[in-house]
Amino acid sequence: MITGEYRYSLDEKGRLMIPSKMRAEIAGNVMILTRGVDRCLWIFPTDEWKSISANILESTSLFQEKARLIQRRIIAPAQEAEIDKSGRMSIPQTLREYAHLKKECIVLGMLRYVEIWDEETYMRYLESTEDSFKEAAEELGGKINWWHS
Amino acid sequence: MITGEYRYSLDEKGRLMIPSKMRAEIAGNVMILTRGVDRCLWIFPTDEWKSISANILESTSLFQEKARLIQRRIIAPAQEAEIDKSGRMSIPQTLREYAHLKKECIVLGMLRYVEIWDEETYMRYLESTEDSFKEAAEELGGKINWWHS
DNA sequence: TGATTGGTGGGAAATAGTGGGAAAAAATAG
DNA sequence: CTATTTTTTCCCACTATTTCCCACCAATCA
Repeated sequence: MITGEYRYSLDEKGRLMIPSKMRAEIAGNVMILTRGVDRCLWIFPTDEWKSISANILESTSLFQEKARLIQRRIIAPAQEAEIDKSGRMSIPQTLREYAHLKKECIVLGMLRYVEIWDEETYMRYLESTEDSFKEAAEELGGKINWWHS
Repeated sequence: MITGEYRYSLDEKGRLMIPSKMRAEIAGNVMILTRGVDRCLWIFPTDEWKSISANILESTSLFQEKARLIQRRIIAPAQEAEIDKSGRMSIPQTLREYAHLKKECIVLGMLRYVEIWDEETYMRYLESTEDSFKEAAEELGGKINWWHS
């Protein structure tokens, strides 16, 4: 289970640190990097990626508009990325541009995968979703049993 | 049952004391630290956390807006934090920043989990919610039987 | 008052993270 | 096709941060 929120800066060579606590959770040093849903990048451990991409393929058809949307945005841009000996990953330019990565980045552990955000973009995201978050939390609070009885 | 309101100061290394009475209630010396909903941090015993995060993960999906809101704010920032031999926990920087922790902090026992507040922030919170607290109390008063007969 | 528990500070070792040089690979020009 | 430049990769050295540990103070209790 990968979690944690970290801030690192992209160096001049386009490399980004992956926090050691996350590295420790990942088998091997190769991961799959792709576009995420909200102007962020997603990084999956390879086995996680296999099951997710298979899942997406199964549940959608080539002849559906929506399926192609997802495939083109999530599946197609995916590429392998290696973590170097000092724990950094280099982020390909097209993906860097997509997520507007400049210097300061946020690395977010989402349990089964990792998200990379441009810091400013992330802050704006948090602000602009404050209200809907509170609603969602309130709603969720009613649905799940927070305290396993 | 963890309760109590304590004031401790963060030292220069970012460590915060966990009151011994709370420590006594906790199995092991590892806990989960994450963002809370109102500019405070939440600390859960690991088993509490497992059930909460599993619950959230189950009832939500990667491709749902609301799920991502909750995951990014509550699940993602979570990190394991160990209590050292003298009963302190070091608070990761991003979480310290989120809760505006400077020096003086308030540690609140909330029965099944613990909250950490910046003292000033907490005082302001109490003042600014005075009215809605009274309303809530009134409302609750109608619902429950305080003195179980 | 001496012993035990709760809390504070800080040194030193270990680990994590940063920058950048140099080799290798890839791209571009002649 | 070769020479030159640019980009990428690999690796090492340095710095910062975290962790571990111990010594000390303060309060409580016998």
